[in-house]
Parts: sequence; structure tokens; C-alpha cells
Amino acid sequence: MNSVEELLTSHGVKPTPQRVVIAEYVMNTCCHPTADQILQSVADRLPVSLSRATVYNTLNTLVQSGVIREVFTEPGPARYDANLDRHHHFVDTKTGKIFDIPWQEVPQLPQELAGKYKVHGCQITFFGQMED
Amino acid sequence: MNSVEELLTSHGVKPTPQRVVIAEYVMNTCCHPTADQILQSVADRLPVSLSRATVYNTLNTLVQSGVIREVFTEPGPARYDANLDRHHHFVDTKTGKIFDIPWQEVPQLPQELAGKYKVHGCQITFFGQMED
DNA sequence: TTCTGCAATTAGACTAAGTCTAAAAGCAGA
DNA sequence: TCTGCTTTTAGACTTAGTCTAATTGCAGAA
Repeated sequence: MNSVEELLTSHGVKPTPQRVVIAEYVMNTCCHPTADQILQSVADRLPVSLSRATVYNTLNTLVQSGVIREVFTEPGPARYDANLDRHHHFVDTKTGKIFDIPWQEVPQLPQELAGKYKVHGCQITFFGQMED
Repeated sequence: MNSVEELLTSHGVKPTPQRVVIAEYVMNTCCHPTADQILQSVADRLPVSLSRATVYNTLNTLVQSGVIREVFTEPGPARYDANLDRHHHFVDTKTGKIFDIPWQEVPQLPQELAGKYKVHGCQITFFGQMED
């Protein structure tokens, strides 16, 4: 049993071949792929055909069980992220690429706002350009 | 000439009847409406029929000219926001409602990250629940 | 081993959000 | 009034994602 299978099992997800290759792909790419990119890239790693519905089902299952995260930074399709450490995102407005920003790069934000908004989580998206 | 017309003109946007009622609607609602909600609500304020394409064209024009902002906090349709002051958003996870959080409620964030990401802008979305 | 039944997968239909296109309408200036 | 540009329109189209009903694949029971 390889480590991806163990990871899925430990999160209560039965490690079917489809789920394993999808999870593996998301974990081994740093590019925050979309569902469609995942389908394209993963399809020929399986002996059977892989359906679009399975990709979406699997991604939703993995998100719900906490194996990966869904990222919405901009218009367009959802992107997926296997970095489970708390972090934020930086969108390079020139290339569209998304980079992870470690949690500790950003100062602690308030846990309550304007005396009435109780904060449970937050997501920061930075826009800008990478220096060369 | 009313104030909405002046505002559009001052942003270089010709104030057609369609644009005026759409801008007016977005400015007078605090609920961050979607394109579809805008179409539903605004259609009968005009003597002619209002096309979906016009709503999207107008919203894109208004966003590009800086009259309103487009907000993506969660999966689903884009939402529009006429609050031009710099601010962030709070999503009430119970009701789905979006509230504006004034810029000064949140500490200043770094202008450069990890020594290579030059920040031009950022968007913070808080998730949580309003206190009763 | 075979049977049973649930969970996962599949293809394809369907829905929702938004864009594109070609024609018509509106309007500013000559 | 005419001309030409801009805006609007209806509806086709595209993209992202969900739903459905049938099939497949297993795990556990007999």
C-alpha cells in the first residue's frame, strides 16, 4: 500500500484506482489544476476510461474529507490544492499562475470584526507580479 | 441630469437608460446582487425589453471603468458591489449573505511576500457567523 | 464458490453562467 | 436628412459542473 492510499484511508476515503491517481496528480503538481486539466492528465494512467463525473465526484469527496482544498481566486473553473498547511494565495496577474503563500508570511488577522462578525476562517488572495 | 448619470459620465461611460438603471440598482442595494438578480429586478423599470447580454455588457463596462467591483467569494455566479471604498468581505456561512468590511478594520498587509512576490492588490474574504 | 447488496463508476443528458454573433435601433455630427 | 458609430437585442453557443439511470466491482454472508 503506497502513501497516497494510506492518506485516503486515513481520511475515511476508500482508495479506488481512480481516486488514487487523481489524488496523486493533485499532490504532485504545484499548479493548482482545474478539474478539466486533471481529467486530461490522468485519463491515460488508468486501464479503463475515466468519466468527467468521476473526476468531479472524486474531487468533491477529497475536498469534503479534507484531503485537498478547493480554491476560487478568480472567475473561471475551480482549482484544487493539495497543500494542507494553512496558507494564502498569490495570483501573478501577468501569467495567471497561482502560488502558495505560507500562513506566517501574513500578520494575524482579527478574530472578530466590527464587534459583530465572528470569524471562523479567512482566505487572502494577493494580486501582483513576481519579481524576476 | 441625476447623480448616477453624472457618475457614469465622469467615468467615461455614456449614460444610456439601461446603464443608468443597472448602475442605480447595484448602488442602492447592499446585497451584492448577481447578474441574474439584477436582470430580474431592473427589467420592468425600462420601457423596452432588457436583454441578458446587455446586463452582462453593462456590468463588464462598469467594472472596467471602475464604477463597480466584481466579487468572487464562493462558487457560483459573480456578484457586484458598488462600494468603491477599499474594503474586504465577510461571508455569513449560515445565511450566505455578504457584508462589507471597512479597510481599516484589518491590519496593513505586506507589500512584498517571500522577497519575490510584489503585491499590487489583495482581497480578503472572511467566513464566519454574525453575532445576534 | 456463489449470492447479495451496496458503493463507485460510466456515458450522456441536463442546467447554470456567461460570451458571441449578426441584425436592428439609437443617436451625434456633417 | 444622411452617414457612421455605438448600443442593444434575441438567440445560438460555450464552459463548468450536476444529475440520472444503468453497469461494474467488490466485500461479506451463506
